[in-house]
Amino acid sequence: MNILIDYHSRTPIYEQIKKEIKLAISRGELRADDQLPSLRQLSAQLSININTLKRALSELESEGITYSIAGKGIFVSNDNSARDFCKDVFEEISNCVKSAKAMGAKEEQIIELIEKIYKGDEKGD
Amino acid sequence: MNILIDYHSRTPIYEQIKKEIKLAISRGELRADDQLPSLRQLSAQLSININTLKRALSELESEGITYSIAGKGIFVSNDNSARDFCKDVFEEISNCVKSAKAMGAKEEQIIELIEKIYKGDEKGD
DNA sequence: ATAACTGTGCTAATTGTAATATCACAGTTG
DNA sequence: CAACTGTGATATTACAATTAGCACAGTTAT
Repeated sequence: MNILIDYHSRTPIYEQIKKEIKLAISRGELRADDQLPSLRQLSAQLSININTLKRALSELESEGITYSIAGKGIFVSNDNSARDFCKDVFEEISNCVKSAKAMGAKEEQIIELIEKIYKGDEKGD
Repeated sequence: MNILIDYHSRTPIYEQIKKEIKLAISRGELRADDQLPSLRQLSAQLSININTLKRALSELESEGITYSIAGKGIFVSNDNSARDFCKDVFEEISNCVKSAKAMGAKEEQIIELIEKIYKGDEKGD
């Protein structure tokens, strides 16, 4: 579990955690039924309060991405292969591109930007 | 001035206002030295406190997008033709696309999304 | 000069939410 | 039983967004 948190970011920590875990699953670092580090363990490791972690994991659970068993731990759901993690991101991209269009951005500019990201070894955050 | 505010949005009202004004300038609805409606007028029209509006306009001013004259009003700067309004949006798109890439999205999917937005008559927000 | 506008500056109160700090409880495992 | 797990509730702190209200100064027309 390699979770990077920007403590000075505008986006809440629990949102960052949710995203990082989704990314880990997408990358295959976390697979079905894999057990996550315990909340207290993560809390110590990341210096984040257990309540904040709990919130993130609870929301992931209500999204069906993880499941938890009291006394045992938190695990990755096994129906994530069919899951579309990109849905939200695509929605966000869509909104941004619409704004860019309204601001006069040319389609080629945006395409070029995307090609650069996919061709280049640009670090993903 | 056709400003749409989502009062239940997570993004602050003053941010939405800034964006709407930038859009209006981009679209050519607001041109150099055009006078904006007065703060009190906007406040009444949008049911938004004058302080919130003031914050938005002050930030736009420090970005050089507008200028204000005490007693007269707030006006659109005249160096906006050379301005790159898309900069922030491009930054945002870049981050989103990087996330999408990390989540396994294919380049073609994103390109296709963009083409659809530019070809279609999709409404921009 | 006065009235009616304009933007500006300030303080205060309210609200919502993120984050932390504790504590207690219940299930699991050795 | 001991040591771990997640869960739940409460209280508190901190910060940011928003609103309210007031006072002040510049502009403009009458």
